[in-house]
Amino acid sequence: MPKLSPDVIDEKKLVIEEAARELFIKQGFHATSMRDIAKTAEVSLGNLYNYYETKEAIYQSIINRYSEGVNQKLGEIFEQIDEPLEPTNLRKFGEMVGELVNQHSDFWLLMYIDVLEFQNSHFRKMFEGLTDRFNRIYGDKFEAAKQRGDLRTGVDASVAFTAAYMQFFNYFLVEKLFGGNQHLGLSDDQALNHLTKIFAYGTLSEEKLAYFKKSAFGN
Amino acid sequence: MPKLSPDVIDEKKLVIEEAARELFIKQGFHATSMRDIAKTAEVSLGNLYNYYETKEAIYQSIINRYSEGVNQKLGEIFEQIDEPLEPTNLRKFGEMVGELVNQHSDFWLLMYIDVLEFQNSHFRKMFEGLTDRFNRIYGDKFEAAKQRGDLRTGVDASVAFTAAYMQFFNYFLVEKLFGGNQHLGLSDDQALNHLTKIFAYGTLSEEKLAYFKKSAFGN
DNA sequence: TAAATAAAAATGAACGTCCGTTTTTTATTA
DNA sequence: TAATAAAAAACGGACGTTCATTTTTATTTA
Repeated sequence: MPKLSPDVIDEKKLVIEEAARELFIKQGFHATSMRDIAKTAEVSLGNLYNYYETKEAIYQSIINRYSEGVNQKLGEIFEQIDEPLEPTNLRKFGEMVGELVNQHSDFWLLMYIDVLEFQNSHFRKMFEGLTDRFNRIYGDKFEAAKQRGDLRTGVDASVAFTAAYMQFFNYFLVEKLFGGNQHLGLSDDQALNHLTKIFAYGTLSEEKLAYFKKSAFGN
Repeated sequence: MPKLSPDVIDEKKLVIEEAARELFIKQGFHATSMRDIAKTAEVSLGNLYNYYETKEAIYQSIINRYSEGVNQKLGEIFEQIDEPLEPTNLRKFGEMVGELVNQHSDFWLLMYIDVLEFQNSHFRKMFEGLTDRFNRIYGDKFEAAKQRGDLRTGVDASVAFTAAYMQFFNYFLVEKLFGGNQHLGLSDDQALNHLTKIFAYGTLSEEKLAYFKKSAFGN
């Protein structure tokens, strides 16, 4: 039969990769066999090799596809946060990071596979220059806040925001994947409030805090 | 020959487990074969089964042994921190957490193996009730600080301290295992200063902060 | 103190299974 | 019908585990 159209090929690859992803996440990379993948994807074993050169190529393709999706979601989150230093926005940011973690916990498991099996070579860029990335997005806002004297002396807004991002991210990851079971002794809602408060207090000048207090944040 | 003394048996197990640990960390659990372990430990393949029932039992034994060591180190850290809310102590705490992470990064890799292969069943208890644990150690100090009005209204000391611990821990983990490469855009020293500052500002009342400012913390 | 003993430890070949990949065969359809 | 996809079979090797055998050594005996 003649060549399949690129669209059809992509669809078939998607089916294979969804099966493989499910299995990788459930039982790890090495514990998942090409036969498992073939059976789950309802494709013959040999046919897998018409679409991928090796098993690792399947893994690679999955995280490429997934990375795009997650990066897009992250972009959408950033779009919705116009004033990143406002406590209410910081809290909303934390909430959205939580959703990102929970909805795509698979993805972060794939990252741990990467750490263990491939020295994190596929995910490395995700953490490199994280602060720079935030600076590229919010740099103007950060600078304006600094000029207005909204910030604590000696506290850099981009560092603080990155730290907050990492804290939120890690909080939900521990809850979701590590069996944290309310490891802060609080519900997710309360934990978000608490963490937001700490970062707001920790970042903003007294004057700015007084201003925000009128519009009652957190608790 | 008669039974070996428990001490001798323990020594031999230690050799086996050190070999296995090295391999598990380097190439993962599934990618490490019993033959690999036997060769590295300079023991015959069959003999491994005189000491362990299965391959997983080796893994289990490794993390049991390791957990004890790490928990002890953590205990030593806590012992050295008498006033956990003092900025200088918080910073010292972060430093020691960093050393713990860097010196035992193997251990945390084993944790990721656990997450992937065993649903974190062996490490789960490490995150459960983390805040409770800190409360058990520093509860009195936290309560006293609260009574003295050292804390921000609405900020719980044990939650804040747990959050700081998680932040420090995660910071060094990302740097060590995930190729963070100064992901906060700062040296470790500067990052510690910055994070300490945020948590101090975020936790302590204005009065207490003013008091500490005289003894110049951070930066 | 030295030889004999017997029980435990150590060995490595063998087992059956499953692995990733390749090759061969069959089915499909422009 | 001819090119291509899909399926099936086959390959060599590696896997965790078992087991019959050999080696070792703490204890007993002379």
